[in-house]
Amino acid sequence: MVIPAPAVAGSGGSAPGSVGDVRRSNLALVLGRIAEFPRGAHPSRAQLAAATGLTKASVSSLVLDLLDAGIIREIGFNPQGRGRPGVGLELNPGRAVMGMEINVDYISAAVVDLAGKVLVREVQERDNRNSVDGPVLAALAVLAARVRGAAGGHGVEVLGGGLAVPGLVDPAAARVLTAPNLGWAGVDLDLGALLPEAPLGVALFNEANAAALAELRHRPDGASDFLFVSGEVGVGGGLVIGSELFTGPGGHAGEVGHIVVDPDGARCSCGGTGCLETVAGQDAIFEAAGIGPVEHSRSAAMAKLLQALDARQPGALAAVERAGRCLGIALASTARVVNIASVVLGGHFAVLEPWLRSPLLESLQKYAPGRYAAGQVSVSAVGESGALLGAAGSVIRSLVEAPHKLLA
Amino acid sequence: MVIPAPAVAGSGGSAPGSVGDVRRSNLALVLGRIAEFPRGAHPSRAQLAAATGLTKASVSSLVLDLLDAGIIREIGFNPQGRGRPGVGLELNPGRAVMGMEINVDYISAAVVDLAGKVLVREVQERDNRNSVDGPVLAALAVLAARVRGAAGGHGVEVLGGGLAVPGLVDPAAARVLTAPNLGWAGVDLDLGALLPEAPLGVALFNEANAAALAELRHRPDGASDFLFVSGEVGVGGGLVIGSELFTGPGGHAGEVGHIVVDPDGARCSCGGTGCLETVAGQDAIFEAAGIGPVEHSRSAAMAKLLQALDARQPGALAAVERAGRCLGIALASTARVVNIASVVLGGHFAVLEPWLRSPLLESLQKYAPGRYAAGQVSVSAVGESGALLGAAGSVIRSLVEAPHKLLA
DNA sequence: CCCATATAGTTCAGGCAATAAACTAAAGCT
DNA sequence: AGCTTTAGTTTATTGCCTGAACTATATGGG
Repeated sequence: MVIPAPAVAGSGGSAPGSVGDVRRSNLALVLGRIAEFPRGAHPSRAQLAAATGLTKASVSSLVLDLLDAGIIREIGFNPQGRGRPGVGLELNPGRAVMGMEINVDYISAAVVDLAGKVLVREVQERDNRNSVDGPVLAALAVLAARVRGAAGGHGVEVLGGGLAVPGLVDPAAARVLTAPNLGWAGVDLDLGALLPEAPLGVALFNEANAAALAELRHRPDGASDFLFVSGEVGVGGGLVIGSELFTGPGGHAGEVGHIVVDPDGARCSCGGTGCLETVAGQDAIFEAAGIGPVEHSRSAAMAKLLQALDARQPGALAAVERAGRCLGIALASTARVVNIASVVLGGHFAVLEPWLRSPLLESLQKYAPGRYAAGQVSVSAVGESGALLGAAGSVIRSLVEAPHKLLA
Repeated sequence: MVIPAPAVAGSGGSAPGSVGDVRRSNLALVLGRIAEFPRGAHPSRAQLAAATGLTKASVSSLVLDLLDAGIIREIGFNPQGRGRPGVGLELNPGRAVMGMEINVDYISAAVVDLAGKVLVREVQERDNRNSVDGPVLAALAVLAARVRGAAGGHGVEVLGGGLAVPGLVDPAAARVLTAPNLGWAGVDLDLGALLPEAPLGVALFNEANAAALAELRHRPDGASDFLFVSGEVGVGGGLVIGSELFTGPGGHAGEVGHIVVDPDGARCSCGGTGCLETVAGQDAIFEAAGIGPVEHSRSAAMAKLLQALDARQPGALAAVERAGRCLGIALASTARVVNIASVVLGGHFAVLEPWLRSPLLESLQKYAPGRYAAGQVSVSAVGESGALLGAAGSVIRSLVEAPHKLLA
């Protein structure tokens, strides 16, 4: 017998099987064009028809469904010179999603409307090192409820949420496989409790991946292919290819922190040897620079490092320079494996960029000449809140790609 | 104004815009199920309906179109125990495609029917080092015409072809960007001349990528995610993810030969430093093993190396062991970047596998513990003709994925 | 002020493709 | 022979898109 399979997987809406799928696909197509319209400008039905190739009649009908579902709304007029002015359409700012983050030193939550505007945001310091998941999630649930309440005051409805965690995750199972810096391993999260009654639920993300998605949305150059390198205690990465997160067959691609940059190097927490993280991770740099644990506070240590760099202390300079060189080696190899030519530096790599940049570029030139143009090594445009914004943005995006889930 | 775009890109048939696209998609769905059926067994319309989730009526109609186009045919009966027996369906073996290859020491061509059976095959020795493309293509055109004639004698029609070349290619432009071992750079190929009158034309492939696709088709374990490492003069690679070739944004992903495995290593032909190829490429191994150029023949040099290994010559053993260790480093990094956990060794790595295996596994254990199970390092199932078969198979596959191109 | 022109958006008939259910076809079993 | 079971076809229905006609609403010239 044949292995039975559903006609049309709801998986990605990519394989139409019946006529109804055409509708789903076109709803997403139209909504996608509305969503990607530049801020401030609002497309009319006629413009959407031209942009999508659908007829005006089809677009009108599709738009009607989206209006009924409250996903978009009409806003103002759109004079085209002569003739009847079009009616502008935009994502409904009365609907929103929540981004949440658990990190080593804090938890945070923010409400972002469908247009991408941050309405409320709160960061709460909390030491989550070697923590147990239950209490952390409970604290986050309280924070989320408060932030949600504040958003409700704005008259905004929260449809769903995304949670970013610094570790390897299995999004489908809502499971954190390993988050060494939290001390978590194999932890199943009760995400539903974070945002009860939100129709779209809560999705789970790796922190670097979420930050990469935030970069995708906020890059001034509009790049659609790049590697986001997240420098935290560990070194993570998010690989964006064709405006999509590339996660690989197992779901954990882009782990540049564990590329081998020194075959004779130190043992890594991952069990490997000579990984980039052993040279360019925060703790590794602090140690090489001779900066001891500053009252367990990494931000204090980072301040001290910056001071040392400003004072041109040889040890600190050498540590950062070595990190830059090794980052270059890792990026050279990455360029070959996934053929990417653009890098965005995040986390402490963004902070240290003035000192990292030149050894990094030299290293790229030495190990992968011609692969990265100089302008293709840039600094994060979203900064610290990247993971938070990315988690929220990703939920918005999944809504834009599957609007039928919200139709009556 | 809005950037105009076609309603439904013909690009991948993945985004339906109108009802007609549903038909295209379902034609491909049904044909795909027929094509992936195990050899010898032929699905009936009813089985296809069950497998695809479409109704029997729809499948009947779709099958009729495919029969009319000559893409499939009915073959024999398919008793299901009780009840009316089904009519078996298979890809029409009266239609075929041609695989072609240009390599350093030879050119070759083969006709493969849609069912994947090699009908005619011819390899012609030819020294293509530092060659000019024109004469090589002319010789290949003659060879292709002869092979095609022989296939015609079998009563088989050739629909299209694929050409594999050892170098970086731009398939869309039919352009070889660089093929160092042929001495080609920036060469535009007149592929149409190779197979005049073939309705599907001729597609261009990188050799390692084509071989990877052949592996995908012929793997006994049916793996859908692996890295194929092609050991030739250079070290190439083909990355198969989700049963698709992953080419990256620029189209040249999987170049494992230029992963940095020794930051203090030798200069590479690519301009980089310490690339895998400088340690594990054929010439690099020969040189390290103390085997001089044997009358310019690499097969002779390889024979000599195998002799030396059998005789346990320390120099030869050390050279191969180092290649294995460094290959392990490269694969460890690849595992992190694209999260792949399975490797297929091709080219000289397949030949040297008995000596490579243990240093390779040790190296993987050292640099990426837990990433590759021991059984996940295997040897090519298709051997030397991989690129040839892969190029042909890839054309078959593109036909299976877009059968509407052959409908009346 | 009015009418020509231009553009936006809606209405309506037509066509295509899938579905569901009834129907015909062809086997095995008793 | 007749019942049961499975394969495949026929027919009526539904959903969605298309194209063309139609309505709505603006600008601008006489």
